Amino acid sequence: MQDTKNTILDVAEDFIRRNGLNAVSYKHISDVVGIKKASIHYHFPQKKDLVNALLLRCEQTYGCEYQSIASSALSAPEKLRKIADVFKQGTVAGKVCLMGVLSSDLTSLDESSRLILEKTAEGTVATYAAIFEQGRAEGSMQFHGSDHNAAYSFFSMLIGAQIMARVKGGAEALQAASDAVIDGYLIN
Amino acid sequence: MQDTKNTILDVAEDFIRRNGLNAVSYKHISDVVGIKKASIHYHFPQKKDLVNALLLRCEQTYGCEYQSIASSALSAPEKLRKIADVFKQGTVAGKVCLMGVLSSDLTSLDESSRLILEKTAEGTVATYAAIFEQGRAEGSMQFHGSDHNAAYSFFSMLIGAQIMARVKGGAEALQAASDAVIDGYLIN
DNA sequence: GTCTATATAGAGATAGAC
DNA sequence: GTCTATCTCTATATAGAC
Repeated sequence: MQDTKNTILDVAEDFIRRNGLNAVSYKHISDVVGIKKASIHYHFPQKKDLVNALLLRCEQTYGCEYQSIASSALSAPEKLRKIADVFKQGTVAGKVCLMGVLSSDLTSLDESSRLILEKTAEGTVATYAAIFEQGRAEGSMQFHGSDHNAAYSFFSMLIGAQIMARVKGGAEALQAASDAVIDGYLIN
Repeated sequence: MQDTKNTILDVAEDFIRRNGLNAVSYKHISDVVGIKKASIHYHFPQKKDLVNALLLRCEQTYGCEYQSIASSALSAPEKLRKIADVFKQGTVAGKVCLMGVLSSDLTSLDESSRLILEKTAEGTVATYAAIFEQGRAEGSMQFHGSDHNAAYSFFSMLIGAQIMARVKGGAEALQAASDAVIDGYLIN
């Protein structure tokens, strides 16, 4: 992929994760990239094309990162802490995860974007669920209900905490909240 | 307060909780209310005035509802389930709680709105924390860390679940996730 | 691939008549 | 308190020159 195209995606992701989809325009992006907004339209004719590219790239990037964590030799609680740390880094930078922001602006999304978002969310919960399954199997964690429900609530907590942390508490609050949750899973 | 002013707030709250602040305009609201957008400006000169009125009204409404739950004779887990049910009702209606949507659009808010939002979030967490404290005191609940951190993570989970539920899982997923979390607190 | 220029639509907001 | 009319700005998007 071209360098400009990647730069556009970088800048767009940063803006959108900070401000939300509807607060970001092609003008904002092009000003930072250093080109004219018409040039953005050359790479991404419509805004939904940009959003879809962002979602797919994010699925790649974070999907890989989560997979890498999930397939490591760590214990399940350690894996959860690594995931929480990814969210914490976002919060430190004043950003919300792309899935979180775009889900908040769900009704503004094109149907195609919604489908990608749904698939990505599904995959993320599945990856988390595998970690909860591991925790139960290796005897390091206990929790009520299914792996899936535990994963869903953990994921929800991180997204909600990322959103609320900017209002009150900051990254420390997110860290404290996720630590409290993970500690609650521990058996020893 | 006048009837029109309240109707404007009702419609605005509905729109904003469904679509996010930046996706809602005075035109959208006035069309549903049945007046012209200039008339909205009479009641709320600037958008921030509308947002602040919404936040204060919501703090009243839900603040009272939470206080009512908190000061009831129920056990702590039962109180948490009642709170989760309030969020579930929002999800059933396709809405996110006002604090959640506005926090997502945080950087678009006026400084005055941010302050109200911060105060409201603080109060909400404090109300929840008192329930966790009760749970520990009455011996119905166990959890790691402080009341505050447990409350913060519970609140975050509900907001995140409300956002994610629209993408995947719906109200049943929110219900299942919050049940799993609350069940994890139970001692018996 | 990037530019200038433009079309079109919608936003927030104000002035002044009724 | 609501209206019409208007201002100004910005949004998405396209056409066509370079």
